[in-house]
Order: sequence, then C-alpha cells, then structure tokens
Amino acid sequence: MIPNQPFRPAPVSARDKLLEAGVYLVRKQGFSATSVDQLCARAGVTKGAFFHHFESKEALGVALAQYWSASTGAFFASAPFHHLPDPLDRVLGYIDLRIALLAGPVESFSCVAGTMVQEAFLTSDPIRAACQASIMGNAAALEQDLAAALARSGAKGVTAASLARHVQAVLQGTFILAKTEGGESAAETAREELGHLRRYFEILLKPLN
Amino acid sequence: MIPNQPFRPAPVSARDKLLEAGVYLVRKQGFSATSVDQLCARAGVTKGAFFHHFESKEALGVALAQYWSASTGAFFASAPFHHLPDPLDRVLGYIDLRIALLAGPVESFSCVAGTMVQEAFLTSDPIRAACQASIMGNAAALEQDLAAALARSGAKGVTAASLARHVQAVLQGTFILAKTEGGESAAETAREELGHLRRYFEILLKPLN
DNA sequence: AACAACATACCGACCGGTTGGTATGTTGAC
DNA sequence: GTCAACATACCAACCGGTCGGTATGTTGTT
Repeated sequence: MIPNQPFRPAPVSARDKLLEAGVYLVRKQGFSATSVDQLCARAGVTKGAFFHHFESKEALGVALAQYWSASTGAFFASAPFHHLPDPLDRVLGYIDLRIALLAGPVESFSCVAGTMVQEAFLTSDPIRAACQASIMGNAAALEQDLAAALARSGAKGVTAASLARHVQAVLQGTFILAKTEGGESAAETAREELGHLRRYFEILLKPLN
Repeated sequence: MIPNQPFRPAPVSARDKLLEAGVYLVRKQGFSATSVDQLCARAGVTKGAFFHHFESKEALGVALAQYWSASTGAFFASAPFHHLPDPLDRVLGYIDLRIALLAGPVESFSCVAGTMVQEAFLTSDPIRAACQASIMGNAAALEQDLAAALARSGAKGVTAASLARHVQAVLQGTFILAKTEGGESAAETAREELGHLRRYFEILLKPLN
C-alpha cells in the first residue's frame, strides 16, 4: 500500500529515520528477519538511539504500523477522487488509484502492516492489533462511499463493511501473488488482478435506474 | 489452505516429521522466526537428523513448499465437486469447499506457501519459486473448469488464467485479514469474505441462456 | 543574570543466549 | 563391511537488550 518517498517527508529525527528504515527493511525482508542492528545501520543511528526511542523491537513494530497507517491514511484522504459527485465513482476512483500505485518492484508498493501481521499475529498481540487498526482504518475510510453506492444499487445481502473488507483482502492477496511472481513484471499482473475487484464493484453496485 | 492432520498421514520418517513440524511452526510464527532447533524439538529429532535430510534451513523451506503443494493438491483433486456436470458448479463447489475449510484458529487454515513467500520473496529465490509453484499449481487446477464456464457465459475481457489467479489472491488476502482479527471469530469473518468471491463468479459466469 | 537541577537525545562497548551450521561418532539393516 | 539414518558435541557469528557515560537543552529559583 502506497509508494515510497515522495509522499512522506524526509525523516529528520532519529525516531523518524528508524521508522523509515523499518518501512524499507520490513517490506524487503519481513519483521523477524530484520535485526535492530540493520535498522540502526540503515537509519544511520546507533543502538543507543534505538532503545532510547523504542523500549523493544516489538515496540518499534507497533510504532511502525501506526506510522504506516498515518502516512497512507493522509495520502488517501488527500486524493482527488473524493470530490467526485457519485459515490460509486468515488469507490472506483479509489480502486483506480490503487491500480495506478502498482508500479516498480514489489517492495515499493506492498503493505507494511500486511507483511508484519503475517509473522506476528500469534507471537505479538500489540503488533497484531496495530496492524489490524492500520488495515481496518483504510477500510473504514471507504465505508461511507460504499454505503451510499449500495443504497443506490439493487444489491442485496451485502453490507458496506463487508465490501470494505473485501477491498482490503483483495489488495493484500494481490501483494502476495506479486511476491510469488517477483521482479518488475509483478506490478502489471497485480494491476490486472485488481481489475477483477473493479469489475465486481461495477456490476454489483450499478445504480438501479 | 487446507486443514491440519486428518488429511495428511501421520509422519513416520524424520524427514516427514520435520516437514510436518514446519507446517505447524511456519503457520504460527513464519519462516524466519522458526529456528532449526524449534523444528527439531517439535519433530522429536536431533539437529544431526535435520542436516542429514536438508542441507540448509533454506532447503527445508523449499521442501516444505513442495510438501505443502503435494498435500493440498492431492486433497483438492480428490474432492467430490469434480463430479458435478456443470463447470460453473465445479468452480462454485471449489469455493464452497474453501469456505467450509475455514474453521478453528487461523493457523489451522492459513497457507504455508503464502506465509513463506511473504518473508522470502527477495532473500531466497528458491523459496520464492517453490511457493509460486505451490500457489499457481492450485490455480492451474481450476483453470479448465473456469475456461469452460467462461465459454458458456457472456463475460468479456477476462481470461480463465486471470480468474484462477483471482481466486488465489482473494484466498491469500482473506488469510491476512483473518490474522489481523485473530481468535476463533476470524474464521467466520473469513467465510463471509469468501462469499464475495462466490458472488462475483456467480454473476460474471452466469450462463447466457 | 547566574546557576543548580533536571530532561532529552544520543553514543558504543558489552552481555548472555540463540542462531545456522559442522565434525565426529553410533547403530542397525542388508 | 558398507552405507543410510540418525545422535552428540561443539563453534563462530549474530541476536535483542543493557549500561555507564556525554552533550545539549530547559526550567525554576534567587
């Protein structure tokens, strides 16, 4: 979810540099395989600085999920599709933006929270909860538009909340399939994949009249 | 993907015991966080046995993906939905089976290959490739039925291969969302989530006449 | 304006334990 | 006697985390 640098300010404090290093390294290697020393080296700070700002590696994981959530949340909140008059257009606008973001190597568009929760859901409840908040926060931002689009459509037996979850599930699954493929071609396959999500919503939420 | 014991024979050789321990531990903790010592302890064998059968931890990862692929492949190949006359019913039968398998704690229905590739896609190409083979093998098994159902429908602009990929993406994404939720309730939410996949296929692949 | 008291940010050597991996047996089937 | 299938003992590198210390504010008192 969400590309790299241009959307986040250059980190200045040691804390921000460590979180930015966390985004980079967790995307590439996952959380467990990323050591505190690696984070410090990448951030250009010492171990003393690390444990001054975070009481443990786990605490950095939690902060990283929150940092990620705040960055992506702000980015999507400021996207122009919100100004479209039709709620369905706004939903499709979100999906189109997600499709447009799928470019470059996998580690530049994958989701930090989705990667972390995979490894930590049983071993660290704080990290699990922080990742849940991150992903479900993204879903919640879509829910109002989905509810409005749903009301105008003839669809039965589906809730806006469930549809919002579905968007996130397809995104996360797309990232995993992109990881199995690897390389630059993964982005194109991933874009095609999200086309199915778009099509489902087009058909399901088509206005009645 | 695929539940625990009842579908796999009880392991006898040290190699199989280690692979079975791998399924268990990787699902719970991921690949990096699982140590060789833990695998040996769980399997009830010594380190000597481990490195007798696998030349490295990475080699076990590759073998684990293959073992997983073989187990799940055999299970789905023997499922009764294959005998349904209508190809769309076979596709929906597969999805219904996947829905039925979503029960118990997350680590009892999540996918070993999907978990491993997340951590290893950049750091170990052999593991990445083995996980790709596992997941795409599952997709390939669906492709014929999807092609047949597609031919009877009026759907345009979609390929059977792309739809098969979509099934796997939604499954993998569903597992990740279940991990964020945690606990026993995750299975129910996951079943509801797969309902969207079913609905998409019902609508999209509805026969013309 | 001067100064003590305290807070914040950071450094890097060091610790005990764990890591993946190796070298060298032992044992039992053919 | 040979060889696969293990077991035991061990190693160097690395792990997350601690600790004593320093430099640079900030703040309240007089």
